[in-house]
Amino acid sequence: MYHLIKTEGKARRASFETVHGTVQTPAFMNVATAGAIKGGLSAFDLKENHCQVMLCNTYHLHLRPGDEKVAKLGGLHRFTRWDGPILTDSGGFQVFSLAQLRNITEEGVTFASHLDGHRIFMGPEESMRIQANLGSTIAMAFDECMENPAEYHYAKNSCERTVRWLKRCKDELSRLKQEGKAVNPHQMLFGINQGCCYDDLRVEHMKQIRELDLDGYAIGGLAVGEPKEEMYRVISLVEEYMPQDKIRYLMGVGTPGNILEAVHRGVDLFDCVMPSRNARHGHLFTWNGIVNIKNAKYELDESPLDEHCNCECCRNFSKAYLRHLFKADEMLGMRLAVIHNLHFYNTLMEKIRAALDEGSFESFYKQYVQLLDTRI
RNA sequence: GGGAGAAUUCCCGAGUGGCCAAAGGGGGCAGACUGUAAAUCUGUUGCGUCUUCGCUUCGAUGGUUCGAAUCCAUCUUCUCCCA
Repeated sequence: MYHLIKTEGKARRASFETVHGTVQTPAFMNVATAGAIKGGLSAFDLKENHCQVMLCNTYHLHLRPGDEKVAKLGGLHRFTRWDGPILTDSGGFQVFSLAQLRNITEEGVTFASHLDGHRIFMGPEESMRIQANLGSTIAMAFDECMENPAEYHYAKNSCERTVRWLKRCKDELSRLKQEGKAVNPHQMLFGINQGCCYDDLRVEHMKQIRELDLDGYAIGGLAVGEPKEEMYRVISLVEEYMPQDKIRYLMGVGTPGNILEAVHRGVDLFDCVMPSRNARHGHLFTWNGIVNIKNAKYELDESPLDEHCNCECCRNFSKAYLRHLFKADEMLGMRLAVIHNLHFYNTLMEKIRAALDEGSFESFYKQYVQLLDTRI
C-alpha cells in the first residue's frame, strides 16, 4: 500500500507498506543478484548500511541453486536471512543483456544459459512460478527490454506483446496464490512500461498497463545507451500517465545524478548495479566527487575516503590502506568499497527524503544536481 | 681445472643484418562500467617541443658493414655438464 506523504513539485515523499516492512521513498534498492551483494556482503551488512530493499534475480536463482530448492528452504528471506522487502527482477532483462542466442515468440523467450550454454525457455508463467517459489515481496512482470535504438514497428509489436505478457503474469500469479503455491501469499506484482524512445508507444503502453491495476509501475528500457537528456524526457513524459497512488520504479538507474533528476520528475524507487560494480573496480562515490582509489596519488593519503561518511570503511580506514588492499588484490578492499558505495547511495536517498520532509527539496536539488552530475 | 650455453626496454620473454623503440605476458599509469555471467573491458607504458621527425637503448668495450639487439674479438656476470 502506497501512502503519499508530501510532494514538492513532481517529487514525492511517500511510504510503501509490504508484508516485510514499510519502505520510505524515494528509495534505492541494493542489488543482490544471486542472493548476495557481490563483494562479500550479507543481509546483515545491508541492514547496517541503511538498505531498505534487497533486489534479487529470478533468472540467476532459477539456474542456481534452483527456485524449487529455494522454496523448499523456505524462500529467499529465510535463505538469505534478509527480513526486509525483496524485489525479484523477472528475468526479462537477462534475455536482453545476455544477448546471444535468443529467440522471442508469443509464448516466451528461448535463450542460452550463461553458465553452461543449455537452452532455457522462460515466459510470463515460468517467471511468475519462479518468483512465487522465491517468495519475494515484489515480483516484476516478465517483459522484453528492447535494444536501443529499436526499429519502430518492432518496438510497437514488442510493446503490444509485453501487455499480453503482463496480463498472463497477473493471471498466473493470482492462480499460484489461490492454489497456495506462492511462498509469499501476499506477493505483489509490478508492471513495466516499455516503448524505447518513441513517445506515442511509451504513452500508449503506459495507458494500457495502468488499466491492469497493479501494485506498482516501473519504467524499463532506459539507460540502455540513449543520451541522458533523452532518458529524462521519457521519464517526464511517462510520469504524466502513471497513477498518482502507486509506487513508481525506474529500473536499472543509475548514477547519483540520474537518481536525483528522476526523483525531481516524480520517481520513487530505483535500483542499479553501478554502486557495487564500480566499487569492485575501485570507482567510489563521495560527497567530494569520484575517487578512483587505485590512483597513485592516494598512496600516502591517510585521510578517510569521505570525511562526511559514516560507513565501516570511512570510519576506520585511510585511503592509503584501501588503495593498498586494491593493489594487493585483497578481498577486504572490494568489500569495504562496496560497503561504502552502497552506504553513499542509501545516504543520498536519506538526504533526499529529509529534504522532502523539510520542504527543501528544490534547493537540495539545485545544490546537488550539478555536483552529482558533473563530479559524481 | 675442462667443456657448453646465456646476458633484450620495470619483470618474464620473443627477436639472429635493414620492415626494431623492439612481439606477447606480467607489473605500472589512466579511463570505462546504469533491471550484474564476468575480480571485466579500453587506452597507455625509453626520452624529446611525443611529429609519416630527432635522440638514446638490447651486459661492457672495440671492430666488420651503407646499415648491428642480431656478425667478429676481448672482457664481465650467470647457468648447465665433465672432472
